[in-house]
Amino acid sequence: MITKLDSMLLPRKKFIYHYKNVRWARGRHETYLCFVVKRRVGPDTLTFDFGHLRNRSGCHVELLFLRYLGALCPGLWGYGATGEKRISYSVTWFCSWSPCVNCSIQLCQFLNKTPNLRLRIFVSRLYFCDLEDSLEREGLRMLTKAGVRISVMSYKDYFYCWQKFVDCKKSNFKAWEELHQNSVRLTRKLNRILQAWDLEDLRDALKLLGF
DNA sequence: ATTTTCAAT
Repeated sequence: MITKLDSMLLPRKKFIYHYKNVRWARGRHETYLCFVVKRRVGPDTLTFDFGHLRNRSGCHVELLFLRYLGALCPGLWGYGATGEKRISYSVTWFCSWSPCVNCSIQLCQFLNKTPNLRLRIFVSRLYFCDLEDSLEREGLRMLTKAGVRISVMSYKDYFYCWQKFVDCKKSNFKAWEELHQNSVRLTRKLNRILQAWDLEDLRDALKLLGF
């Protein structure tokens, strides 16, 4: 089943509809995740697999991805008893929404147990991040602390996804209006979220400086 | 000016 998913390319309309970084993304009751799995061999990385997933019946797409990860990354967990060496992987994913707080927590826990997996996340839009004290914001900070680099997708990322994951029939990616402005706005917003001082950290820093 | 968000029906 997973191989079928992998070999399928996203229809153009679907990609545009779900990845459009518009301010008010009305009615998109689905989330898509395009991924590239790379195997790390010494200093080199080799593309191992790629494809896309969609959320299913009450399961957010990030957790669905974790479910498939064992199949996508053979040897990720190694065979401790026989002393077999674990294989290192790098995963980059491009998701139409940023993760909810629950997914962020589960991802952090998963990555903690899997130091030989590196994760890089690109998102098209920020999910429930409007309120200053939203848990989703905190989740993104947690992921960053867990070593995950999170970025908002820019033109070059959409362009890359179009070539890699979309059934584009060699047609060039055409940016929608405001792609750039929206990407810049969301990047600023994400930076503000990730740079937010933790109150405890701030107290520690002030104490250290003698205040 | 205001609008939405990994549905539920």
